[in-house]
Amino acid sequence: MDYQSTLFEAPVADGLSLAGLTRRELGQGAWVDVARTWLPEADDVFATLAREVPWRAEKRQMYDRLVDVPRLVHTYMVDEPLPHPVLERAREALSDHYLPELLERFRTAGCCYYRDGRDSVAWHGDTIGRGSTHDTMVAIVSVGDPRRLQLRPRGGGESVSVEMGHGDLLVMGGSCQRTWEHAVPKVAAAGPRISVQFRPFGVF
DNA sequence: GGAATCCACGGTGG
DNA sequence: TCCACCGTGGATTC
Repeated sequence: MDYQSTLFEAPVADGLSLAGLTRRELGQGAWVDVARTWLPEADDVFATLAREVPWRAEKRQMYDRLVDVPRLVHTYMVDEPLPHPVLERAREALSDHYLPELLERFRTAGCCYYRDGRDSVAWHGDTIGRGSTHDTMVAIVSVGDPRRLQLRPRGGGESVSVEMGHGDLLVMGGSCQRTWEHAVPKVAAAGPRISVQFRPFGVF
């Protein structure tokens, strides 16, 4: 059975500098980078996102009924302007650091609004279509109440839990989306949290 | 006893 | 065609 191991605390980063990152190798070529309180103006970013993103409540057919997706979502497509200048700066800083090749940038920004502890995402990997062997990178900025992001190897194994707090940055890279899956489980008590996931292209 | 985790369910889309 | 995907709720485990 799984037991929880907790990621060691990464040092606090100097706003938008990626010098203070802590990398955790997960195995099988997967890794996770964490920088605590990385995003400047996190309070303002949260307030702006909550207010200005055109949040969409989706429904999903699950077996015999139509069910609410337990979070609000919106995707900013390729090179669409983001609603807060700090997010534009974050996208540039992340692209420069992780995708130094001139032609590759973080382009899409998927936003999720977890209104309270009942909102969640089930286990999944962000693969590029079925059976893809292409590795993709996902950079996640979290604002608002802290929530746990859990990671576990596909096919079973010990799971890893990462706390995503206000202004924290988490980057999943290497084979992470292919060989591992992740989830944000429901919890008994939590306030609102918004995550912004930057990807090199538009896949959700 | 409460919280976390596991499991089974089946329509959909790539 | 076929199979991985995903939210819920009850059971089970911690």
